[in-house]
Amino acid sequence: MEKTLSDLQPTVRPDGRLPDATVARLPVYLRALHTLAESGSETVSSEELAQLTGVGSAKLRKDLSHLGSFGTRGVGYEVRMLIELISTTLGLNRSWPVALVGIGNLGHALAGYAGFASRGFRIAALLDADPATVGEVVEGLTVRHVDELPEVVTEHQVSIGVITVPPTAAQQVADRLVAAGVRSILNFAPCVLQVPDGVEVRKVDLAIELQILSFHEHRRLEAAKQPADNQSKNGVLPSSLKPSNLKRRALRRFPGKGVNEEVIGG
Amino acid sequence: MEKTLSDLQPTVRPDGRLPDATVARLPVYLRALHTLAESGSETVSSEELAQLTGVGSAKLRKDLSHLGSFGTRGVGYEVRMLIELISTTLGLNRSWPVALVGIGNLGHALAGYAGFASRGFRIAALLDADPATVGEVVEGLTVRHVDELPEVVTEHQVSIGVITVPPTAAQQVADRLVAAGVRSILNFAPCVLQVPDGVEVRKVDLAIELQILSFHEHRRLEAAKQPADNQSKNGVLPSSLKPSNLKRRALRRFPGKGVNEEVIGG
DNA sequence: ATTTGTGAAAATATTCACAGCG
DNA sequence: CGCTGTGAATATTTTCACAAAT
Repeated sequence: MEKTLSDLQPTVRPDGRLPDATVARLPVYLRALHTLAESGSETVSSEELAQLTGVGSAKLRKDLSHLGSFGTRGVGYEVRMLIELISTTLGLNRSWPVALVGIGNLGHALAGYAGFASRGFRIAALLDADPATVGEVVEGLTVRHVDELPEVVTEHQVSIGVITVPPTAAQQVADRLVAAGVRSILNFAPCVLQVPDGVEVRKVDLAIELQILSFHEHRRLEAAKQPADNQSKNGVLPSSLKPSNLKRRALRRFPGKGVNEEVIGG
Repeated sequence: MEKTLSDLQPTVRPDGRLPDATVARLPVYLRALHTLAESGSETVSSEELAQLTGVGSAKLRKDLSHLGSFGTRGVGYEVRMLIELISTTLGLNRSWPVALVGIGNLGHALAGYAGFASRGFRIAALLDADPATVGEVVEGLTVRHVDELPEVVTEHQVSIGVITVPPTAAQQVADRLVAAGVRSILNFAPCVLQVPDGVEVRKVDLAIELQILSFHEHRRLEAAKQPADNQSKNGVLPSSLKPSNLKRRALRRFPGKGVNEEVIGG
C-alpha cells in the first residue's frame, strides 16, 4: 500500500518515548538521507543506509521501528518519506532561533557557518560581554551586550542558547539564559553547567574527545610493548591494520556534489 | 595506609578492560580535579566530586573502582593522587603531537587555542589543500600542503589527526592520514568517515547536537499543547521550572581563578 | 527473492543498598 | 560515624535470527 506523508503525524509512538540512543542517531541518518536524495535515490534499504552511516543494519531498523512501520518489505524505505519522518520527529520543520553568546574565535567561526541556517536553525542574535566587541557587526548581525539577553530572547523568541565564552563566565551566562527563559543550551565551554531540571544541556568538548583518543592511543602503545601477552579478545594489533570490513569501502563515497559546505555542522 | 604514586602503575585492571562509558567520563573528573587542586583542596569525597561533575556519586565510585582501590573510607580521595591516576590511565603524561588539517574558520580557532598545549596535546603541524593558505603563518606555524602529510607525520611523530576540512574532502584526508600511519582521528566535518579496523575515529558535530536539542525543544512544545494529557512520568512542565536539585547550586562555582582560559577545550 | 519489523537473547551501563574499613 | 568499594538488581542498548510481507 502507498504510504502518504499525512500518515506520518498521527501514527507511531507505540509507548510514547524514543530511546536517547535512537534520538542521537536520527540526525546521522538524516544527513545521509539528504545526500541520497540529492544524488537522486528514491529508495534505500536498511543495509545501504547502515553502510553510509556506519551503523549496523539491525540497529538502524530498530531505530526506525520506534517511529513506526514505514518500510516496504523486499524493497526498503522511501528516501523522501524517511527525511520527512525524521525531520518531523526531530522538530526540524520549523526554524529555531539561536542566540550565540561569546564572540571570540570560536564564536566567529560558528557565526560564519552558513549551513547553520540551512536546516532548522537560524542565528537570531550574537552577544558578548566585552565592550570592545559589542557593536561590532559579524556576519550581518550587530553584537549586543549580554545584559540585553532578556530583551533579545523575548524579541527573537530564542529557544536555543549556544555558549562560547571562557569557562569562568559560562555558568553565569547559563544562569542568564535560563532566567531569560531558554530551555536548551549547547555549551562549548570546558566546564560542567548546573541548571535546574527541565533545562536540556548538551556539551561539545574538544579536550575530552582528544583525551579519549589519547586513551586508545596509549593502550595501543602499551599493547605493542607486550607482544608476548595473550591479546586474545579485542586485542590491539602491533603495527599493521586488520583488513576486515573492507566491503564497506565499496559504496563509500557519495556521487559528487558540488556544494562546498562549511566544515562545521551539516 | 599511605598510598604512593608508584602504586599506581602496577596495580589495577581487575579484568583488563575499562568500560567505554567510564573512559568517556574520566576527562570530566580530571578537569574538576585540576580545579580543586588549584583551589587548594587536598582530598575530595565521591559526593563532592559528583556534584562538581554532574555525575551520580555511585556511578563515580564505580568508575574509579575500575582503576583500583585508592580512596580512604571515611575520608575520600586524595586529589593529587586521583589526578595522577587518571592522567596515567588516559596516557596524558606525555605530549601527543597533533596534526590539524584544514585551516579555515574553525581550523584557525583551534590552532589558536592555547589550552591545547596545556595538557597532553601539542599542535605539531597545520596543513591545507588551498595554495592560497599554504605558506601562511598561523600561530607561529607555517601551513604546509596536505600532500606533504607523509613527511609531516614521520617528521613530528604525529599520532592524532584533526580534520577541519569541508565534508566533501574529509574522507580523502582521512584516507591520507591513515595511509601516513595515523590511528586516531578527530573529525569535525559533518560526515561519516570509513576507516579500517584499528583506527579510532571520534566525531564532533555541531549540527547533530543542535538537532538533538531541537528534538527536546519540540517535545516540550508538543507536551505544552496537550495539558489535558496524562504527563505522569518524565513529564514536561508547561511554563515553569521544577525547582528540584537546587542543593546542587550550593557548591556550584569554584573559588575564583584568574586564568582566562580560551573557550574550546581545557 | 529480498528486506522489513520485532521478539528474545546478550551485552553494557546505571542504580541501589550495605558490608566493611578507617 | 562517614565514606569507599562492590555485589546484586535494574535499566538501557545492541545484536541475533527469523516469521511475515511484498
